[in-house]
Amino acid sequence: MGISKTELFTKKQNELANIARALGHPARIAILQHLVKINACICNDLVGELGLAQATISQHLKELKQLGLIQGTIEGTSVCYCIDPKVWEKYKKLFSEFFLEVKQASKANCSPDCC
Amino acid sequence: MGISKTELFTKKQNELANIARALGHPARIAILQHLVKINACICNDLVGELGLAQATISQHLKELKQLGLIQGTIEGTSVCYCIDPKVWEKYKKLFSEFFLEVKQASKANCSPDCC
DNA sequence: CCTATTAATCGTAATATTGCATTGAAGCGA
DNA sequence: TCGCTTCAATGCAATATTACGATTAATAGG
Repeated sequence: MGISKTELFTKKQNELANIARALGHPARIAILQHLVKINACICNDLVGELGLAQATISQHLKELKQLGLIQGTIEGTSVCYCIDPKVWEKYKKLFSEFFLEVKQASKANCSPDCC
Repeated sequence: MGISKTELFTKKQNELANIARALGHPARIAILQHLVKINACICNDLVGELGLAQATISQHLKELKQLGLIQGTIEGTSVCYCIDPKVWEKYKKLFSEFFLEVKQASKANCSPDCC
């Protein structure tokens, strides 16, 4: 029904999914990459850079801000957006852990010619 | 308009976003974790495990399969799903690279008290 | 052949997301 | 003060996602 049954899953699973969902849009990936490159940036920069409308980019920025990944500090008429390194590091670790869970676990309980 | 303007972004940005979007649902995180734990699994296991309907889980599995993250081989009346370690490793690397882009870049071109 | 089991698919409803035009608010310069 | 710039907030339309019941297809076992 378009609504995720978050109550079925652990807090960590939901957290991971939330981060992944936030990264799950090329515009937000591009915004983060641009922020990293410049290490400081105002919204209007991005409008020229990405080719999306200002309102759209503002919305993407809002989502990233809600996640805590970026901070926005008011700077006169403009807003300076930066990546929050602490949160970035935390999420990086979360994903690393998730991806590391795999290793090369043994063949396990399925048939020999499976996979 | 509910449709992403993928043509504005690089192939790599879209690829990253696609992977992230696929991981952007707690059920799919849970499915992957369960697959890792068991290292092989059939859909019906997951129905009991997750508390979602069979149709819903089948749909989530389909998305993960489209991404290449998991393989499904027919096994009599059931299907055996496994993680594809090669693809998993590839995506792990992609994300690591993305997260590593940050480092501790210098303060850059914004005001001294920004961020 | 009949039936049970298993998973994929279809159809549908509810809700979320994306993108934008427009409006609103706040600071800056003339 | 009057615009002008910059970004946020709102509201809309188009589309995507999530979830599930019902159906279908395939296979195993009798």
